[in-house]
Amino acid sequence: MESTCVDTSLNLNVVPSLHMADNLVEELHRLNCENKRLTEKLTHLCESYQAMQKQLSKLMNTNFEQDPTQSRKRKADETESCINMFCVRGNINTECSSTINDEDSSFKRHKDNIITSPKFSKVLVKTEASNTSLYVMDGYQWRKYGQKVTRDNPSPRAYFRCSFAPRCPVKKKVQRSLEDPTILVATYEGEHNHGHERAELSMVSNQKDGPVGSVNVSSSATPIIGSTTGPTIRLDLVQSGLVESAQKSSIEKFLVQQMATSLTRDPNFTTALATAISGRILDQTSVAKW
DNA sequence: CGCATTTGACCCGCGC
DNA sequence: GCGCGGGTCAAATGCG
Repeated sequence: MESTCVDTSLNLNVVPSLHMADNLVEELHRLNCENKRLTEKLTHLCESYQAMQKQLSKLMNTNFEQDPTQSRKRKADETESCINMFCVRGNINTECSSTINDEDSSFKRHKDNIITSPKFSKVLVKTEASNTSLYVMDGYQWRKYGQKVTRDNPSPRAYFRCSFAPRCPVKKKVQRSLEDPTILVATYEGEHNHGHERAELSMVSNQKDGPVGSVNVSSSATPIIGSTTGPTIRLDLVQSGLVESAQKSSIEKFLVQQMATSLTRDPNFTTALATAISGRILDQTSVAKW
């Protein structure tokens, strides 16, 4: 996602007239109100999300305190998972994430790696019950280099390296959740030093089941709303500070997607869009008459 | 034929 | 020191 922009500038190359100017001012005022309302909605969404994340962390911490039988190592793992949580549903994902510097992680044997690539994150992926593969579509290309059945989970754990290795040091472990086998738990270790090399391809090929055909639906949900006949509406999310970098965090992606969804579902927005388009058509008709 | 995946063997750290 | 378990390696296999 290089430029997640929706053009808010109204391309109204219209010859001015008195009553039209009034209409335009009115329209502009209305759009401003609409914009303000949407901004408030988005802010509210962000706040709710943060509150929920805090609550989740609290809950998880409480659970750890209540269960002292868990080993330290296990605790470290669980803490990591509670802090770094994605929730991806199918391929139209709802995700929320963060990355941390986890000095006390369970990967003690890789202390050197932790120093050089200290980013860890955990992703939960909801899959179909019939889907038994351990492949997680995350926009990157992975090469599987091992599989192992672990003691605490009967389902095998798959080990993946970024296909750009050794240039890219990122590794990923994927295992089905013990509680819900339809959920894949992917643990990422390190940070990619390159972009989503398959993202563009996946936009074209869409969803191809397998390790190569990666799909990044978040990036494909670029909220560009436009019309060939009407005005283009571009919300510059980068400028407004909502989206800084896709690689930094997926929160932004989530928010953008949520915003796009709420925009398309919002009848007021649809009405505004329809009004703007019809207004533009009328404008062009009046210009043609002139 | 080249590349990706599979899978058993091996390595290494940790706990007892 | 030994056993266990997680992580990695590498030969075998499959596929396009």
